[in-house]
Amino acid sequence: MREFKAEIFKALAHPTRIAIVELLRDAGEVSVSVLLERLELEQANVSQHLAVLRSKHIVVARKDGNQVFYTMRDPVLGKVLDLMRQYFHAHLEESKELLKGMRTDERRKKKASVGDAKP
Amino acid sequence: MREFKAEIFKALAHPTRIAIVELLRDAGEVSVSVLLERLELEQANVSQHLAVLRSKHIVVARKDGNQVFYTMRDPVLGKVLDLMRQYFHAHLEESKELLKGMRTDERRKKKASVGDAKP
DNA sequence: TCAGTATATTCGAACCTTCGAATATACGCA
DNA sequence: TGCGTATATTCGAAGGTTCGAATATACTGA
Repeated sequence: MREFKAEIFKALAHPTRIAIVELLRDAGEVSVSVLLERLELEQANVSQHLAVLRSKHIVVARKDGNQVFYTMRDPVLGKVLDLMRQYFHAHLEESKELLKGMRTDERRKKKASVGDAKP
Repeated sequence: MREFKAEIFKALAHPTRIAIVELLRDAGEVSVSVLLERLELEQANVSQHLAVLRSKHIVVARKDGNQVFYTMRDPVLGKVLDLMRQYFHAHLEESKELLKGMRTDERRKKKASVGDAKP
């Protein structure tokens, strides 16, 4: 069961895929061309990310003529992202630090020693 | 912001780390030695996973004498796992397939073509 | 101080993910 | 049928993750 959950998390563990899921959550059904427009990324790349989401049944594809439309399969995952937003806000300052640390460092090792604990 | 969410998901995207988080959610504060007992994994390995969770501030370490005790920092992530359980049950059959596919195949490529869509 | 226990870190091999480039497939229309 | 558009797939390089083995650190009690 944990393996299953881990698979879902893995599928969500990429900014582009989160963006896709959020778009679908908010807009309902969206065609790939619209996704491409919003995301401003390479077509192949978006298609690859969609393939990941599809392979975990997180999204569903519907073909209509020339185009393919995607929807979330289960809104509960939208709720998961809502909780994450909540989490993000609750720890806003620190989250910024975390992100800054990830960006400025860029190639340095990120740390958080046990010394962080207050004894 | 998506990058931040992605980081959290990435941190949760491993069965062992999910197990740790669930243990902490259910038991409150737990020492590393107890974690080791429950998880039945190499000490180094568990320590590495704890380091990942720490680096994203998902768990907090408290040192007491010889031992280190861990807690979840924010129960909202426990809720996220609850939603996942819900999701898992809602799609039980298919989840089993997914897992079976992951195991028997083991090294084969996993698929889910657009043909899955019902036109 | 030394030995022992609890936990963390470092290292390197094996494996996985991500990306863009190139290519393939599928459909609609002339 | 052949062309153009929409989307998917394959490939290979670059980088990231995971694991156990070895080692380091920190604390306790004799």
